[in-house]
Amino acid sequence: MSGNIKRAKDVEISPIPYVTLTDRVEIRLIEYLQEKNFEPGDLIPTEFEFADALNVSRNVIREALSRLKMLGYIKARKNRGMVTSYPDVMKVFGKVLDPILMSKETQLGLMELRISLEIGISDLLFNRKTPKDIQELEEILKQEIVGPTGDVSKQNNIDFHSKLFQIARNDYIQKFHVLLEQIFTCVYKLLEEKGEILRVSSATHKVIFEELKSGTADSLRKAIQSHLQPHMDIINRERKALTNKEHVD
Amino acid sequence: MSGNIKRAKDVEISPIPYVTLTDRVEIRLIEYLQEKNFEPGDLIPTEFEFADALNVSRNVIREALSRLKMLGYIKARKNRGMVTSYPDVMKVFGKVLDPILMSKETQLGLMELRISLEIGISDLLFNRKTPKDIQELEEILKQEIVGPTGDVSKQNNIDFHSKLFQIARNDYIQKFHVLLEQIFTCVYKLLEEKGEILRVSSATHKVIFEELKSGTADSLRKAIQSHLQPHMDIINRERKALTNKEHVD
DNA sequence: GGTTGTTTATATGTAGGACATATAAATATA
DNA sequence: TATATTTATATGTCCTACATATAAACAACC
Repeated sequence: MSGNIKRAKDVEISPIPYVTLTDRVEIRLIEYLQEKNFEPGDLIPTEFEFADALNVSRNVIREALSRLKMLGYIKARKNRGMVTSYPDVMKVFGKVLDPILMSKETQLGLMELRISLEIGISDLLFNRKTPKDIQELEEILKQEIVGPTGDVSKQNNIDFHSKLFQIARNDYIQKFHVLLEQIFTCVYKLLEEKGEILRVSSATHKVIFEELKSGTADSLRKAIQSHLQPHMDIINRERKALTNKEHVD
Repeated sequence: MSGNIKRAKDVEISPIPYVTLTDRVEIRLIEYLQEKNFEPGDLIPTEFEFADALNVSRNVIREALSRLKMLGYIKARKNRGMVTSYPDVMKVFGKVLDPILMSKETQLGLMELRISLEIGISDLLFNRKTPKDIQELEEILKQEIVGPTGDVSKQNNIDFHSKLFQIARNDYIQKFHVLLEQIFTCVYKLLEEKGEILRVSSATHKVIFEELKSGTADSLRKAIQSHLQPHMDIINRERKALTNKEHVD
């Protein structure tokens, strides 16, 4: 045998990524949009003009434009030309934040992000709450069916936390939460199937509600943080399990 | 004149969006990937097979697949077929989080998100910091050139906060910060050109550093929150200005 | 036996042609 | 002034063709 002789097979060198013409045209088109300082609604050249200017086939142009359409940078109006547009950032986030089609590692990383975000918005919540918010949150609380260990249903949970995020009065934060919430639902479904039982924090929804209503921004934050701690524990455990698994491989 | 008679022109009804075949095929392909429970690296049918199965032209299939390639759900290996893949979520985020190509409203909303996130990770920072982190952060602090009002350069700012986010030990939070940071840079560049001067908080980088080093998770959070308050003030002011402008229009 | 060279089928990447059709603009009509 | 007709336009969709990198199968060689 070759023993300790280093064979060609052993060379660890990452392959040169094959960059298609479409990839390059996509980049070039984004640059073009940036350079031209378009306002939303401005007409851009036609497919034929782009194809001509870049000296590529209309197919390639269309594939690149199709990508930009998906990102929302342009909108095509059938038979009338294309116009620039501000993309719907959260819509694109939604396309790629599919819990089923992401790695476990990504799921856990994003769950941690969501928890951090919820802790971080406590100041916003406190500053922007209205009497109507308090009233609506109390209504949601009344709908809750609390089990013997203080647990509530998935729907109760989603309702409560969604309302919390809504009080922050920031569409981006709110929509981001909806997307990240899906990941929780997906991951916890799997854990439940394995017989996992989530520890319930003593900082219940009711405690959070009371702090939001008549506590301080600080006490609210502590309540939220404490409420989410069991989730954080599970994420930390799962992350550790993942890392160990990697080392075994 | 027609006076107060309601004319057809005045009817406010949003047009029915034209959905292309490519749009529908894209949705169908994502469903397909979800249904089939593919592992990353699994071979999927060829373009011809998809075109045949869905009874559409290869062009349409290719445009839809091109979008999925951009999202990272599939990878095409030239002449060898396509395989499934876990998308690089943050790479896609980067494509759509271009500060130049987003509305002012989106910029402000995302800036607020970033601030909330930075406040929210203080627990992570405190729990995950290492002596090496403290040392490196101190090194960054030493590089800072502090002006008479306590202001530091953009680069000093980026270095410090990037290191902070790095201590959270979460790639997704960290990369997200890099993307959102760009928006700050872009917005502040515009404000500066208008002669705007940012109020500097008494909670300087040094204060944050000291709290991280020898304070508590709570005192650290307060320092970060206080440090970011001037930014929050500006965002609130700009948001209000935007809303007023809308009402005028 | 293991390496090297040859052949072949395969699937993506790219080009180019064709046509349907919705729309806007121009024109004509009532 | 409102409606009807015509025309040029640009996107959406389909089709054909071919270059070429790769894998697999096979042959040749030391």
